[in-house]
Amino acid sequence: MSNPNPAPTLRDVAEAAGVHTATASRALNPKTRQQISAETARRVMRAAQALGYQPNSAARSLKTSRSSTVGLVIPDLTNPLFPPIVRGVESVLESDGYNVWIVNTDNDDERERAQIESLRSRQVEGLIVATARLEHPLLRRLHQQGVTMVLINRQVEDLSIPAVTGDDATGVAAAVDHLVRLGHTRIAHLSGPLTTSTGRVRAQAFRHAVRDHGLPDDLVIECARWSEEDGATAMRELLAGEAQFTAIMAGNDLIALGCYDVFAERGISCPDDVSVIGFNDMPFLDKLRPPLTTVAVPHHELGAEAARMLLDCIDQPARPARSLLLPVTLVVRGSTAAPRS
Amino acid sequence: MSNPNPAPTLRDVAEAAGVHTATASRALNPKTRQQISAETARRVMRAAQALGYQPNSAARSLKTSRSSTVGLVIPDLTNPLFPPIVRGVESVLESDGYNVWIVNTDNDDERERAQIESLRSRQVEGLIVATARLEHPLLRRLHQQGVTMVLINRQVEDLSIPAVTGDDATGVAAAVDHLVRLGHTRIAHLSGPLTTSTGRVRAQAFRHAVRDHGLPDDLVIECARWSEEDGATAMRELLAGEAQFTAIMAGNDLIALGCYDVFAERGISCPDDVSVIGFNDMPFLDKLRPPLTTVAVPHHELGAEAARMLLDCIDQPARPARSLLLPVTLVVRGSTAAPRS
DNA sequence: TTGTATGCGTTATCAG
DNA sequence: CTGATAACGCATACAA
Repeated sequence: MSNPNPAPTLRDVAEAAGVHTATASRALNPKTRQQISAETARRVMRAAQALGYQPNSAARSLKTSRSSTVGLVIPDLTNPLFPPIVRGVESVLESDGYNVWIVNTDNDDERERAQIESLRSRQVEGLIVATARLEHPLLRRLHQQGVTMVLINRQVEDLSIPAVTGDDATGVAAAVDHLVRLGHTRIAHLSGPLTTSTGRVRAQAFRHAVRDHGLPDDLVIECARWSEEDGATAMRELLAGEAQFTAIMAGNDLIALGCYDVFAERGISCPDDVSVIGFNDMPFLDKLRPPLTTVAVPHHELGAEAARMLLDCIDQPARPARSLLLPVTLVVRGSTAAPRS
Repeated sequence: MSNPNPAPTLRDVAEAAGVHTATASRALNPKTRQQISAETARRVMRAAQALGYQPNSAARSLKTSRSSTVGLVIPDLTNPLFPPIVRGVESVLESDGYNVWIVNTDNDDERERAQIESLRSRQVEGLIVATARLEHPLLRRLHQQGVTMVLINRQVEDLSIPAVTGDDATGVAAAVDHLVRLGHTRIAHLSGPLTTSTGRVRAQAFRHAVRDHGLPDDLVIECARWSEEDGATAMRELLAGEAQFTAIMAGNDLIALGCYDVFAERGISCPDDVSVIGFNDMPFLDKLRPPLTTVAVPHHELGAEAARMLLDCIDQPARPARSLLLPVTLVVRGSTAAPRS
């Protein structure tokens, strides 16, 4: 901020209270306040109040080599899936005295590197990372360097880094069951990028689920990104192919919305001609035309659990990595129905 | 982060390169690099690279009393209106060497106070604030204390603080014109909270616009918050009243969605029975049933302009406050049609 | 209970 | 061009 009146320092407070800086420091810190007389403490605190004193956290963090800050690395804040995660993380960490620094990588490797570097230079005490890919040299390197870190929503290949995710496999199985029960026998999957754990796990779960029902598992198309646009592209590709199908399991809600776009474009009616299921249950899906059947992931909970796990990791650095899987639930709406024929 | 191998300091780099810390510092800082020989600079930079040196920004900021950080204060990140603003802000500030610290106030005064306090203790060089209310003692006090600050989306009462907002009045006028041209003569307004400038400006613009068309301006109900739930409450209240109406100008898209909820509840058909217009053009409105007619606000631009304005304010602290109004555009979709009768 | 002294890692100001 | 030195604001070990 600017400085017509430069910010008061601890020294100003101490002078105003007629004590030494060390005493003032102790008076202002709840953990050391007991060491000094109640009377002095009161005087110091009053002086601090009067001057509008704000401790300089750079100085504090330099001295204590603690920042009371953790970094939260998000691929794209405009994807409605992430804000609830942010809130969940904040709800736990802030009540524990931490501040959360959110950075947006825009799904760009170089930005991610720069942002994480910036967080590290600010001595964050840990990282919650939502940008993991199965192969992720940067995260692997940081982890080896001993950076305290918890993954959220997505994992790396070998589960060597602690992570909190939704139980995608069960969610996909429930979705496929629902379609099969409606009578569908030709189900396609428009998967997310198979470079991400969510993409791969959901695609594998899809194959297993349809096979378990004795159905063909070859109708899988991979989207390059988790976006409406790429969902539409995949949908067009599916339509261009020979294969018949009456239902689509989309890798996530955005991909499902891409399907909606193509339906509108081609005059396909959902759910009359084709049923669709999304994944995540992002906001406002109940108001779509038709309302989208999807798998609800408890994103706020995911964030809160990741934050708790990070706190544990900070407290016990030697703690072995674990993966926490949170239950998901199928939400049936209007985009699924029995096949026409 | 944890420290199996404590982070290398400038001193480590200097030793590895066989120079003094001061020299190493100059070599690593692009602005002072010219002061030293190319050969030495190269040696230092190589050493830094090899050690994985990250400057400790707490130490730097303590010494320089600059943080290269600005704070961004958001009322609620899960409102889809804000992520694009965040991106716009980041796009400008990050290319200018600043980092952006986003905080969420949850529309809670106490949280806002605590969050801003925390930002200040981190010596942020300026604030971009999206939580303004017309009466806002906290912001007013900060401004008087000389805190560099730009408001976004909303203003305070007397425009004494620089601000970037959408041209709400023109947007509302265009929306009302559209309804009148369709033949509506009884138009209601479900306004946002009149404690916010957006709520009040839109409500005033609504009254002016309908009066300009010779229509009654008394059908205005205020929502307590900018939410779907409060929109629904206001809609029920409107229906419970005596007044006839065939169209609704909602204070924003969320309030309009609340109307949709009540329509579903009461079997009212939109746009056959009632037309609705929202405000903001948040994502996915085109996929609602029916697609929502709304006023598009260029949120990314708003963020970018606010960031530019903040940079100007940081450079020239004496600069008088100005308000920048960005143009908005009516987006006609399926929620508006000619009245039935 | 309070005061004194020191150093966190960096950069700015001097000398050389 | 480079090195020595001091200081940013705070917290803490130690002394009183």
